[in-house]
Formats: sequence, structure tokens, C-alpha cells
Amino acid sequence: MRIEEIIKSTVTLNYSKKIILNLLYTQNIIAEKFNTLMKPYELSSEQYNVLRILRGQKGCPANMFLIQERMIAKNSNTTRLIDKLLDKELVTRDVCTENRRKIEVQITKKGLNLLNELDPTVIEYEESFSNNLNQQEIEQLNYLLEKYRNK
Amino acid sequence: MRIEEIIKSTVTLNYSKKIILNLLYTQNIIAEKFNTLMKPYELSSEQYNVLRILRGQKGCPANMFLIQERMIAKNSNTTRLIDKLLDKELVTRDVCTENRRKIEVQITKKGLNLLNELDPTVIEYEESFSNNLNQQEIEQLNYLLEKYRNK
DNA sequence: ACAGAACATTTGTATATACAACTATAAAAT
DNA sequence: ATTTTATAGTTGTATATACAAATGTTCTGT
Repeated sequence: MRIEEIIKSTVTLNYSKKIILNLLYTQNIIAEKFNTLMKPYELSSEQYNVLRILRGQKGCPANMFLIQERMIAKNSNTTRLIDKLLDKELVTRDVCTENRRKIEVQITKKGLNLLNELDPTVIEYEESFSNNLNQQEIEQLNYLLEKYRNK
Repeated sequence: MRIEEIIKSTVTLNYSKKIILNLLYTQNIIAEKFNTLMKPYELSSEQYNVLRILRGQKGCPANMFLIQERMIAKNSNTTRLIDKLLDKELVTRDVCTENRRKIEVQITKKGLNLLNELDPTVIEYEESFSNNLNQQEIEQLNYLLEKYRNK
């Protein structure tokens, strides 16, 4: 559906405005679908994201700074996010012995199992969108987004 | 910057995953910039959005349902959002006399003045992104987003 | 060795969002 | 006319996010 129909705009939108609304709306759709998928597991998308970052560490512990810089929404409160994951026993948190200012966060066996369980669902989710485009269109979309935000 | 660099990914991302991250990140950039612009006026982006919807009504009052369906983030709590705008005297809220279940929300003179004051800033903001692309690229980006989300 | 700067994380507080339950009103069915 | 169903918004509660201030640790310069 075209973005004008979605927001039921009464006026014609210029391209500068339209493209922003289109981006916000698209992100909304994909984020909402993801949240729905994670709901039964009581994971927020950022919690899932952090687990993915930790799995990517392959056994090497991650400190808060590393986690933050790899997160998409850099502003979310990492301390309290990790608190939640700790409660669910999906991660461990220890003070680094070399530098006691630092914290070492690691994914637990339980966390890894949960991620593995989720993998097929997540892949299916990702492909449910990307399958709407062919390879060349995906590359083009990536290119245009990058160029558009210029950052 | 390419998305892999941004999230400092250790592994190569497949296209399905990459395109989602790219979208989330791009939306983050543009939303963050907008919030920064609105900060001095103590408006959240959704509050601004609602004011825009009300201005678009051209004097005709809007009920909650109409506002909700025109909003990007459909889930935000419209009642409390309007509460905030009322506090700032940017809108009025009255019970509809024909159907007392309905609420009539209208933008005030003060609200209109604020929007008018913000207009140049917002246009500049929008163009700061769209100027990175030429006309044909913008059209292509709109087309691809729409096709990608398929909704 | 000590003061001050820099770093890494946590805490406090205010606001926003998500979602279910609730209230009030209007329309439809019997 | 009265009950049922549908509609329109509001409220409660839990969680998330934003951002500034605070805490504890390490480093740097004298």
C-alpha cells in the first residue's frame, strides 16, 4: 500500500516528507512483527539483539561498552537490559578482574539454547520480507538507505 | 557507512538480515535527529505528528479514531498524548454533542503558530536527508520500501 | 604519593509505549 | 422497553527509553 493511503493523507506529500514517513512506517511494520514473534518468549527485540551480540562473541566476554556500540538503538539502558536477561538466567555478569570498572557479560547455555530454538523463526521472519525483493533490488535498497542517511 | 561497520559485526551478514538492520538503523538516525530538533519545543515526535494531523483537518475537528488511524506508530496512547498537548494549550478537547462517545480534538491558534514556526526547521530537516538522493533514487527508494514491507 | 581527569557503569527520575481491562454511550435485536 | 452487542475512549499496570547525575575505578601529571 502506498504511504499516502496508509496515513490517509488529505494533502499531496512532497518527496522529502513522503520518504521519511515511508521509512518510519516500514520500520514500524518490521519491528512490530518481530515483537510479536518474541512475545511468547518474553524477550524484547533489544534483549534478543543483545543475546545475538553475546553469541557472536563466541565465548569471549563482552563489556557494557562493546554491547552498546553494537546495539542498533544506542540509547537504551544497557544495565537494566542486562538485569532482565540475568533474571531469566540467559546471561552472566561478573566484574572484570583486570579492570574492576569493567563488567564481563556472557551468554549462558540456557541463552544459547533459546537462541538456537529461535533461529528458524527469525530466519523465516527475515525472509518473509526479503523474499518480496530480488537480489538486485535488495542490494539497491541497501545502497539507497545508506546513501540517504549519509552516516 | 556500511551497516556492518556500524554494528561492528564480526560475521558476514546475509542479505535478509542486513537489510533489516539497515532499515532499523536508518530509522533510528532520522528519528533521533527529529527528536533533537523538537527538544527545545518540548514536543515528542508523535506529539508533533498529531499537531500536523490536526492542522491537516483545516478547522474540522478530529476524533480519537481518526487521529489514531493517521498516526505512524498506531500503538501509542492517543488519550495521554492529547493530554500532554492540552497541558501546553496546543489543542482543545470537547465531547461531541451528536455522539457523546466521541471526542472532538482541534488545534488551537497557539498550536498553529507553533507549527508555522517549526515549518522551516522541519523542511530543512527533511531535505537534509532527501538531498542525498536524486529524484529518481527517491522514487526508487519509496518503491522498494513499499514492495519490501508488502503492506 | 596525591590531586585531578578520564573511564565504565549504575542509579534516579521523568516520560513514553504496550496492552489489557474498564467505563460510558449508542445501535441492534428480541 | 429491555437486553445484547458494538463502538469510542479512558485508565491501570508493567516495561522501556532518554538523559542527567552519581559512584567507583584507573590513569596521568606533578
